[in-house]
Amino acid sequence: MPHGKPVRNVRAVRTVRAVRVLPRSFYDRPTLTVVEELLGKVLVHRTPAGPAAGMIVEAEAYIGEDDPACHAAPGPTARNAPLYGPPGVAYVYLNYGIHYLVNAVTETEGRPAAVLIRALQPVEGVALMRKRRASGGGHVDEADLCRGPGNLTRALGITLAENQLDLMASRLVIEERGYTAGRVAWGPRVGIRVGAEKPWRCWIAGHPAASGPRRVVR
DNA sequence: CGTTCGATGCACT
DNA sequence: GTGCATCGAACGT
Repeated sequence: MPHGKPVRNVRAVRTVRAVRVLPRSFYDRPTLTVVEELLGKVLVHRTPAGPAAGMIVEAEAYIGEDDPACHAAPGPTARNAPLYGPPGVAYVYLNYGIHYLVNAVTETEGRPAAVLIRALQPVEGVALMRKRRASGGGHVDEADLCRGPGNLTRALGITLAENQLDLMASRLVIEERGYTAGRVAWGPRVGIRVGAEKPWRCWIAGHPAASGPRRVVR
């Protein structure tokens, strides 16, 4: 059984033992508040193969029809319907024909906005993640298992079947497990061609699983 | 460290 | 028909 290097330089510290699923009121707030507070929370996907979970270390905000990079920019369509629905619901879509990307819908119903989960620190189901990430026998270090939005959905087994699942009560949930994010860095969102000037990405400063350019705006 | 490029499916114009 | 909220490999500095 192969083993990667353990995740080092982890800034998040676990301070509380209680586990609770985040309530809908957590998501029913301004998206820039939600995106920062999601750092340190734990995304969990429970499947017949077993649970897999990771602490959120990087995320991005996509806010409203006026945000040209938000999928709601063209107005309501079949694909972006979850963005217009209630907060606390998963929005999953296929990107570049290859990768599934997972968001948490935010803000009051009717206001289309979401947080894209971009990177996790694995905390549960590492062997299962390795199995899902394995292709061609290549080894993946633990800190890289869920580094990047396409990588983390693959490691957790998230596909279109998880689109629109309720993050309060389904096999896909986000939990508070007592981790504290520590210092938070802000910078531009990754991989978009419009709306790139908005510094709406945040991550746990210095965390090895955070992806993308580390240029800090704030 | 950086840039470039192909793979691949589908929503939208 | 066009253009992606990506990834990993290849190659340059």
